[in-house]
Amino acid sequence: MRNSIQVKNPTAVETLKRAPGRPKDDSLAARRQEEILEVATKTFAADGYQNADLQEVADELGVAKGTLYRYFPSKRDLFLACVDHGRSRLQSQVESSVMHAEDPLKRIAAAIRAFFSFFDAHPELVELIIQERAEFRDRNKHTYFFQCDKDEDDPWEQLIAEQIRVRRMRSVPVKRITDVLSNLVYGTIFSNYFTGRHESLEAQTDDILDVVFNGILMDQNGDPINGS
Amino acid sequence: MRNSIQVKNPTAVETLKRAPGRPKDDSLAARRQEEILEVATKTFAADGYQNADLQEVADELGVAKGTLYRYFPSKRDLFLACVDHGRSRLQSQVESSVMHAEDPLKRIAAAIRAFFSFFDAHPELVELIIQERAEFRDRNKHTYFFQCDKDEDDPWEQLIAEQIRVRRMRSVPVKRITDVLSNLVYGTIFSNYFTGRHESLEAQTDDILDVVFNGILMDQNGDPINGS
Amino acid sequence: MRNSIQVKNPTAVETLKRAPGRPKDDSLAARRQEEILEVATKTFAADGYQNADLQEVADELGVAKGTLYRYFPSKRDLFLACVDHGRSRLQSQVESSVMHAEDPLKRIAAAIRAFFSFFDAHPELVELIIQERAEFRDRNKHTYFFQCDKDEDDPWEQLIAEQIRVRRMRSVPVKRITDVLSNLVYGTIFSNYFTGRHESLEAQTDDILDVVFNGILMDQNGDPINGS
Amino acid sequence: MRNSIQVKNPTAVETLKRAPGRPKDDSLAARRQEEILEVATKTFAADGYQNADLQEVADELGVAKGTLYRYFPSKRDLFLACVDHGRSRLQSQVESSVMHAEDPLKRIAAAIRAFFSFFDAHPELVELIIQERAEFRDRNKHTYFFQCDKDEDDPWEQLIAEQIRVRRMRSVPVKRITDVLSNLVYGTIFSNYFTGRHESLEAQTDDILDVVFNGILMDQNGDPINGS
DNA sequence: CATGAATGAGTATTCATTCAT
DNA sequence: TATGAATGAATACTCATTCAT
Repeated sequence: MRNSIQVKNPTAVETLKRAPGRPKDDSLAARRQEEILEVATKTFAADGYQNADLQEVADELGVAKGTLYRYFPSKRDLFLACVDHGRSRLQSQVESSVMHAEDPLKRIAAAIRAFFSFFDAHPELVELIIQERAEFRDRNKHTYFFQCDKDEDDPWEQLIAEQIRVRRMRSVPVKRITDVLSNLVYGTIFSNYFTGRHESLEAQTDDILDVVFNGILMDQNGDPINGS
Repeated sequence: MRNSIQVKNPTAVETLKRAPGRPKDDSLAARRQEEILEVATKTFAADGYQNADLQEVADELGVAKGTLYRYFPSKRDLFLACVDHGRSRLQSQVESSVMHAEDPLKRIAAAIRAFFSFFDAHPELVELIIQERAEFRDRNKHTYFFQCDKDEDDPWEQLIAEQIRVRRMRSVPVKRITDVLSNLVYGTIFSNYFTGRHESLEAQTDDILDVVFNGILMDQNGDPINGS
Repeated sequence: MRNSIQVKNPTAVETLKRAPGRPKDDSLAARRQEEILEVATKTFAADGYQNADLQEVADELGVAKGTLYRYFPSKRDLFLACVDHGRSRLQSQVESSVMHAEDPLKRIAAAIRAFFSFFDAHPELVELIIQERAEFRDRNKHTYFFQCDKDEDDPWEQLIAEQIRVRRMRSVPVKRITDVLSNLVYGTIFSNYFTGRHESLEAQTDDILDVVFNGILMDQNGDPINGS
Repeated sequence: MRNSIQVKNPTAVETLKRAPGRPKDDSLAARRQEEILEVATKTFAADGYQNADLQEVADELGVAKGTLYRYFPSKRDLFLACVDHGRSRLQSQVESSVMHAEDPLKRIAAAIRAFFSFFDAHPELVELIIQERAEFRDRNKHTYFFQCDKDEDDPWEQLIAEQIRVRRMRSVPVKRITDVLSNLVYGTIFSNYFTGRHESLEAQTDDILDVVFNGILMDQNGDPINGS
């Protein structure tokens, strides 16, 4: 724990009454940490968690292996920091993209598009997520999309409930919709990687939305479809 | 080559003029192989590929580690045999379930249901598939569902094309439909496991089909929905 | 020990009053043993003692690995039997070649020639001898040439002593001559193999004899040559 | 590459503006490497290549096994480094001993004596050479004595050719002489070890030279001796 | 702080040998 | 007697982690 470095941005006040002697250059430490995460992410994605050699990371960074341990107390911690780092970048990218859309349906579209766009730009994160699940099964599970941990005030659920109320969406249990959307987005990303395709994910946004919004059956169809 | 086991059951007649020495007991070999796959699958799913120790498998089976190597030349081979074994069982279960349905839409429903049902019964296979991707990225990629390698004569695509022709489905590119279905099914399975939920997958079949068949928007909606 | 097979040729008398039941086919056993030695020699020479796999020997022979253990109680024993087998064949070949020469100097020449000729025909034996020394340093040492264990009645020493007596050879300590001859012959064989040359050894016989018999200095030279 | 140790001794000036962190102690590394070679040579000679356990070497040195791998990337490499190390020490000892002799015949004598003297002092090297041949048959073959790779400018051949020209040596093909000398020296060394004798080799120098220089036959003998 | 030398637990794989059939 | 299935001891090598400098 002694080894973990706190990222602390000195506020204006702190800057004024600085301690005597050479001040801790926290921003340097923060920059280092960021650099390490970046290189480690690449390495973990390329080699997998178990096969990744921290020496490789150190070499690429031009530092000694011991240095890594000053910033992250263990390989495991470094790896998990990489995943979390990627995850939070993803989250903020999605969130910011949603802001620009007013129309609720367009918000959904924007979110999916942003999601795909992020993974197009950062395919390593898919690898990290797979590796995370493969090695650390028991880590507290994350949902990445259309699902928040606290069920009640999930903004996506609220958005969809509202659309149903205004009769823009069919009266379907809200959870069913968020689940399908979330699973479909995930499935698309993983399928894309599992099958080795490297097409743009973003390009598939419209296709997905077309199906989910409109269904695949003709409108007049009133038969009960499902049921074995 | 020395490790490959020949399957040859001596008939009664052959038994009469047997060769000198202990005869090969091929059924024993086949049984052993099956037993090993079963236990190894459990172990790999529980510990992950890298952490799994073949000694554990041997101990559980009550045999020596060397014995495993008589049947599978390496840890890697044993693992991949486990995955392939699971995969083929999945495939045959899905295929047989589809046979019982006449109506095309019900065939789709049956397939999805069988798929989910299999993973409900054999959650280890999800683990193995993840492990396979995590450790052996470069293995020839498998599609498990709604996608065959040869595009032309894919029966699922034919089935859907036919439904469009008879105006039971909207005129949407066939590939778009199979992709969405496939990705949705996958995503559901993985999400279920990634998030640690252990609800029945099979129970979600109807929900998924409701959304995919009917869409989530009200019918009268003619607005262009998507587009950033 | 129970496993070692005695080679026993039934004499005429034994043949007459044979035991009841199927007689032991000792010649079969002897033949097997010979076959095994032959194949094992090749394998040991090709792979080295440690790397040689008895399975390889068994496969080549078309028998099971366990069968080898009926003829030789261990890998070590099998190997040493191979060396001894080769050694005795060498010895008898040399001995028989010497018989044909009358003149003492020609006997020496014949022996060397036979020695070289044998190793030309059976280079594996060089390998075995090296392997024997490498793995079983402590085995009772063998001399192969121009040196018998019992110093007194060594026929080669007697032959040379006689040549000195009749003033055909210079008056040099007999041991010096046998040592030089023996070491030279050995050195030639090993050098040939250590340097990877595969020229005929036999062809070098005359060159060697020329030097040893006549020396390399001009006759008139009376200077003391050696001494540091 | 990570394991290779750079030999760089910081000069006094460089020491003043030293880089941050623990400086590389190159002389330590060189010393370690030398120590390892020394102990490993003893171990390999005592146990043979295959039976030698690097743990034994590490224990003797009081270091961990992993440390050995910092200096030599594999058991094989360590072994071959031992052989090469011994070989080069031999070579330089022979070369320096030759320098002190003026007379060509005395140069030959000095070389042989130095050769023998070295192996008297370092019998392990004989073992290593045998082990090298037994385990790494295909390594580029070395000649140790009286034979250089490039035939033309071999100084020994030149020396002998000169002696023939000045009629100090008989007119015999030069190669015949170098071969006989080389093989005799080798054979003496190996015989000595193969037969388990541990007499001084050096003491045999004069005997050998007497035979090779003067031959064993009486001078007046003009008969053709050899021929089958 | 940074370094890099040292550590040593951990593990897949081989193959001589045994023995029930 | 021959077989071949089973055994399990033996071992080189890796790399996360520590810590003296």
